[in-house]
Amino acid sequence: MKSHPITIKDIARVLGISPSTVSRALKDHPDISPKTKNLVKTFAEKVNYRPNALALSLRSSKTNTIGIVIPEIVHHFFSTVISGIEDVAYGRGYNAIICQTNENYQREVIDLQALIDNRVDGILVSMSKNTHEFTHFNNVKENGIPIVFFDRICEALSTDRVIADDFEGARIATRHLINQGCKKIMHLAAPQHLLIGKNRKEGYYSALKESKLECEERLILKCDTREAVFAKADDVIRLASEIDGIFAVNDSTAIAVMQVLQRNGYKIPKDIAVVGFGDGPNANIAYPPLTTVEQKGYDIGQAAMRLLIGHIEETVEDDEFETKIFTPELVERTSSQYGIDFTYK
Amino acid sequence: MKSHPITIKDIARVLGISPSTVSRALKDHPDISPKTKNLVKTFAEKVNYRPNALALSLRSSKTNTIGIVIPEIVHHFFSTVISGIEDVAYGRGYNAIICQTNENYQREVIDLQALIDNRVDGILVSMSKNTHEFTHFNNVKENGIPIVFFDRICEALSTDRVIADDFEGARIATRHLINQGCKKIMHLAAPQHLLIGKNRKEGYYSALKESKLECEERLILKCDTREAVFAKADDVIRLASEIDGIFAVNDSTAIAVMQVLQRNGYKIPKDIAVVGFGDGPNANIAYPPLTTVEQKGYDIGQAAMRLLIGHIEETVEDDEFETKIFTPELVERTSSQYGIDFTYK
DNA sequence: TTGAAAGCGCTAACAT
DNA sequence: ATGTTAGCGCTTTCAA
Repeated sequence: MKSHPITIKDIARVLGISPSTVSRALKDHPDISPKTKNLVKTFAEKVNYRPNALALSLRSSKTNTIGIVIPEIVHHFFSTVISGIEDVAYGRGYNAIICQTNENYQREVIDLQALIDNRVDGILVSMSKNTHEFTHFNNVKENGIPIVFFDRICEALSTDRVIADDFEGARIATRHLINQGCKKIMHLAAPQHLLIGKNRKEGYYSALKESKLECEERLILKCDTREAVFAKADDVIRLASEIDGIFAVNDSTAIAVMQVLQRNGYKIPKDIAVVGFGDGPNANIAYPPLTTVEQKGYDIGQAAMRLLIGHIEETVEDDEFETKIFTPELVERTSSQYGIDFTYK
Repeated sequence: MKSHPITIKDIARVLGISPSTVSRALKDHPDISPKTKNLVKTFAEKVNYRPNALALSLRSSKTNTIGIVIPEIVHHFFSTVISGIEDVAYGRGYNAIICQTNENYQREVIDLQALIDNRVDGILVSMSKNTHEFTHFNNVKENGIPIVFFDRICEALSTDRVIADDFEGARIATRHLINQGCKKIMHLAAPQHLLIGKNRKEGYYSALKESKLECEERLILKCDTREAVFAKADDVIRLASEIDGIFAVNDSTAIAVMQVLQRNGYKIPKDIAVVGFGDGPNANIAYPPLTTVEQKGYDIGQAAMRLLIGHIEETVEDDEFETKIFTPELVERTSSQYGIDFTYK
C-alpha cells in the first residue's frame, strides 16, 4: 500500500472546495464557516490526513528541529544530557537530531554541515577531543543558526555555554579525602589540553593548598581510561606505599586503580582511600562502592536546551550570551572511608 | 549576520543566467558548456552555496533520513546498536533521527507519527516494554515507509527483524554453569510477556533438561533490574543455601544478586557461581569479574540498517521479509568458576 | 546550450 | 465565507 500520503489538495478535490479553504478550516481560521470546518475536519480525520512537515518547514523556514552533536552516545553522562535536552525539547515542540562524532574532527565538520543543510533551528554541541579548528562552528553562526555549547565548550567562540564546575567538583572530592585523614593524595589526570583535565587538576591542587599540603608533580599520573590505568599499573604500584588517597579524574579510572591496588595486596579504603568523578552508574557496582562527585547531566541538558530556545525564539538578544555553571555533588560511599576495613561480610 | 542562506536564484541573478542553468551546471549536466559550469561552480564555491535539503526532499520525496525508535539511549546495548546503524547509514548517505520512548507507549506513538510527518525514508524500531497495541506500526507501513524491528521485535507484524538469539544465549550460559559443576541453578527472569524474558527462560530450561536436571518454578525469581533484586533480597537469601548457581537475565541483576549474597556471607563463585547476560561494559568492573554472554549490538545495528536500505532502495521485494539472528558469545570471567575461592589477594 | 514554466505541499496576501 | 495566486528552493520537462 505505497499510495502517497493524502495532501490538502486531495481533500480539496474530493470535497469540491479550494485548498486554501481546507488549510484554513484545519487551523480554525475565523473566516471559515462552522459547517465547512466540520466537513473538512471530519473528513481529514477519516482519511488520516497529516500535514507534510517538509512543506511546512520549507515555507516557514522553521523546522522545529534542533541538532545535537556529541562525542559518544555510549557515555552515560552524554546519554543523561540528551534526556534532559529531549524532555525540554519535546515540551516545546522540538524534535532532536543526534549526531555522534566518535571524537573525530572530520565527522564533526560533516555533521554540523548536514545540520545546517537540513536547516535545523538551533544546535547543541559538545566538542570532540580532537577539535582545534573552529571555522565549522563559525559557519553555523554565519548561517544565522543559534549554537549552545555544553560540557566540552569552545572558548574561542562567544556563545551560550553550560558547564559542570570541574574545578569545584575536584576540589570538593579532594577536600573530602583530606577530611578523611589523607595526607598524600595521588591524582589520575586527563590530558591537560582538555579543559576537563586542566580544571580537575587545578581543583585538586587548590584543595591541597588550602590544607597546606604539598603539591607534587610526581603524584600525578596521566591516565584517563581503564586501559591507561592498567598500562601504568607499575607506576601506580611504585607510588602506592607512600600514598594514602587517590582522586581519579573519572569513575572508570577510579575503579580500575582500585582493582590494580587490590591485586597487589592493598586494601581499599583501609590503606588507600579513593574518590572518582561521576561519569556513570558504575559507582554502585564497584567494590567497594565508589565515592564520587556526580555531574548533573540531566540538568545540564535542560539548561542548554532552554538557552537555545531563548535564542531560537528570540526572547533574548542575538549577541547576548550566558554561561551556566553546575556544581557537582559529592556522593559518599565506602571507597573513601580511609582506615575502614571493608568487606562484604 | 542573519542573512538568509544563498539560493540558486541568488546565484542566477548575480551571474545573469537562469536558475535552471545554475542547477544543471552544479550537477555537471552534459548540456551545459564547460565555461558556464566553471563560472557557476567557482562562484558557488566562493559564496559557500549549499543546497537546501528541505527543498530537495520536498521535491524528490526522499529525505535520506531514517528514524530510530528505542526505549532508552542510556542502555549500553542500545547505544552500541545505534553506532552500528549510524556507521552503515553514514556510509550510504543517510542521516538518523533518534527517538527515545523511555518505555512509554504514548511516546512511541508520538515519535512514530513525528517520523512519518517528517517523511523519513525508513524506520528502525525496538519496541517499548509497555506496547501491546500495534496500529501505530501498521500506520507506518500504510504510509509506505519500510520498517525493521530489532531486539524487541513485534511478532504480530510481518517485517524484517534482527534479533539476538536469546534462547541460545541463555542455553550457553546455563550449560556453562552446569559444566562448572552446578546442579541447582536459580534464574532471575524478565517479564514473560517480553520475548526476551520468555526466550531466556526457555533457554535456561532447555539446558537443564539436556543435562537431566530438574526444572523448578520456585527457582525462578522475577526481577530484571538492580532495584528489583534488592527488593526481593529476602527471597534470594531464603533459596541461597540450597542453590549453587545463578543465571541472571542481565548483567545488572547478576551484579546486584552477587552483592546481596556477599552481604549475607556467601562467597562468589565458591559457594554460588553466577553468569549474567551482556548489556554493558560493567562485567569487568564487577567483583568478582562477571562471566556473561555478550550480545552483538554493533552487528545487530549494522544488519538492521542494511535490511532497511534494501527496502528503501527497493533492491528487495516489498513484501519479502527476512529475520536475522545473532547468537551471543560466552565471555568467561571469574564469577562462574564454581568452587574457586576468589579474592583480590 | 540555455531559458521559461510548472510543480513538490503548504500558506497568506489579495481578490471576490 | 471562499477562491486565486504566488512563492518557499529546487529540478525537469518543454521550448527556443
